[in-house]
Amino acid sequence: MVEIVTDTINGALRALGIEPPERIEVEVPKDESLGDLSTPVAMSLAKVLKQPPRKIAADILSKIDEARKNSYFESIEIAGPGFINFRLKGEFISKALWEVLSNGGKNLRKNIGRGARVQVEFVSANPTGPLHLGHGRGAAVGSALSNLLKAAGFDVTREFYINDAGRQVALLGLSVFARYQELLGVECPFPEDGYRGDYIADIAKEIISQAGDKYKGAGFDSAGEFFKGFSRDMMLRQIEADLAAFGVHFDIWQSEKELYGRGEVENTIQYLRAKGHIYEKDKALWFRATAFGDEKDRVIVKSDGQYTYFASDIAYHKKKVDGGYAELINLWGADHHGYIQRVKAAIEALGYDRERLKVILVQMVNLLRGGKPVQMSKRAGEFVTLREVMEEVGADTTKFIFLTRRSDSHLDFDLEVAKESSAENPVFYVQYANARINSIFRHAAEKGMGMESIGGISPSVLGLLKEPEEVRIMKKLLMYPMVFEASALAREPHRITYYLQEIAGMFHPYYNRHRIVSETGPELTLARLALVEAVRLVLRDGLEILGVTAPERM
RNA sequence: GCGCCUGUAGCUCAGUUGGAUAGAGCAACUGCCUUCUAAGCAGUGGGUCAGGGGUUCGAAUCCCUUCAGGCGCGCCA
Repeated sequence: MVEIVTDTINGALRALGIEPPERIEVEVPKDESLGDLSTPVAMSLAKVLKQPPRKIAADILSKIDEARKNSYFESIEIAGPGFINFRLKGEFISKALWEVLSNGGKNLRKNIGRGARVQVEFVSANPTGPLHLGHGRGAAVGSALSNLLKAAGFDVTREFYINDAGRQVALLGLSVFARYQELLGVECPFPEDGYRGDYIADIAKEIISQAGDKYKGAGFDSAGEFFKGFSRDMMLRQIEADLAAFGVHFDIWQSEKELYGRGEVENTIQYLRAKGHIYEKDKALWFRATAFGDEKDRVIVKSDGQYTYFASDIAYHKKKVDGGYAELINLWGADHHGYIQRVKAAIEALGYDRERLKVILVQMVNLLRGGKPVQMSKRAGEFVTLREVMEEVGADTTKFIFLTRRSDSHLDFDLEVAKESSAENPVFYVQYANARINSIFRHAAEKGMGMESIGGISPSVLGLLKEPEEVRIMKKLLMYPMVFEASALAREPHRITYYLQEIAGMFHPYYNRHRIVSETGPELTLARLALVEAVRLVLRDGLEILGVTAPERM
């Protein structure tokens, strides 16, 4: 759809002897009385050509190919400061919609990735406790983004990085160990900053049921590895199950511990050392991050010989870039923003373009109940988990709320609003449109008009759709590929969410005002069935990308 | 103190990468179910785009600055 305008403009510019700019901006005018599509290209060129925008627009207009114009456009006009506005021809719209229907919506998605490999790393929660709502936001956005890029022709790998090598997992093991001894009646001091949630005792009970009192009274020195490993595995299984319940899946679960085990951390350090990016100071090993734009140099091996978290993170990112991905996307909690520069510095030091890594910050979620903040304390083990929220308000609603915001905007998540207003919730509005269309088809089938009859429809039948609502919906549907493409290019799935609300917002009034299945006009019925089928195709396509279900009935 | 994010209608948020007269949902008020699903529809009101400067044909969008909120600035993870 957009190409028709850009091609037209490009052709006219060449006829004028002007080299077309790399990108011709095409937009939908705010006021539909101005036209269906518009380009400000004449104004953009005004600077370069040193001519008034309206004159350039007039020149372009005069060079537009007549045949081309006649087959696509009702009118092309210059308006305002120099916009060129296009109004699409009715027959062209019908034909374009017919094409969408004739291949079942396959051409709604544009292949912009062309198989390029992209890795999306998200959630990556420490396996030391259940997922909370903040993780849920990362999961919803990361998953939708992965779906979107895959739909746009990228070869996407979804990865979850497991921080299972450091102090946190050790602390998890120690916390479980203490609870285990306690449950068996052995006095054991609970670690100062240990994890206090009930899930710790659950893990301890599981160990008792599997291994009995085998470790009763044992020292952590000897039993520690078992407790750490068991706790980590059990925690990870729960995280995976929670994510699965949320409809989120990963291709790769990358263990940090494994990176150490395979010597990848040590190898990476040697590699950087050989390149001269490592030096020793105060008995510690430092990475010369300042050479690559970071604020200060960073320690990777502490003076006591312990690796820092950053050391394994460099190794992890080396593994990623060596893996041949054209783009690495990391979704991080916004509290990690200070980390971006040093990781990018590391990538550059490893000999890669730092721009290969794109970090998407996901802002904190403020959990409210009835307008009041829900107190959460990880120390005391009091927090609302993702699973609890899913059970209370539903996975679809939870996801949709996350996906109607830009990921970098702060977000208030009010449990009461999400739950109590469920009837007024935007997600239902969109799903309901789909359910209603299904209902229409059930009704049509009873009247002997099934999906089959749409299959053999001819473009001219769609020409019967003359109501203003119908024309608006057709045009909106044809804009879907443009929204899809922009959304994928910007790596912003929330644009799809808004589009779906808009299309649903056009369908419901139409449904209310016009009867789809009518006794009087079989031809018109067929045309209208085809129209709502196209709406359904687009709704389902969008919902599938968002990872939100499209129920048959509601 | 320095850095990052945010500030748009009473509330929650969009705003097509700088375009035309700034939008949606919720909340409020008034109507509409013997009809393909009322989780819907029709109608009504609501703005100093936090404030101030600048860049240009044109700014909610880019730059500077002030204010407000959040987050980060360890040989922690």
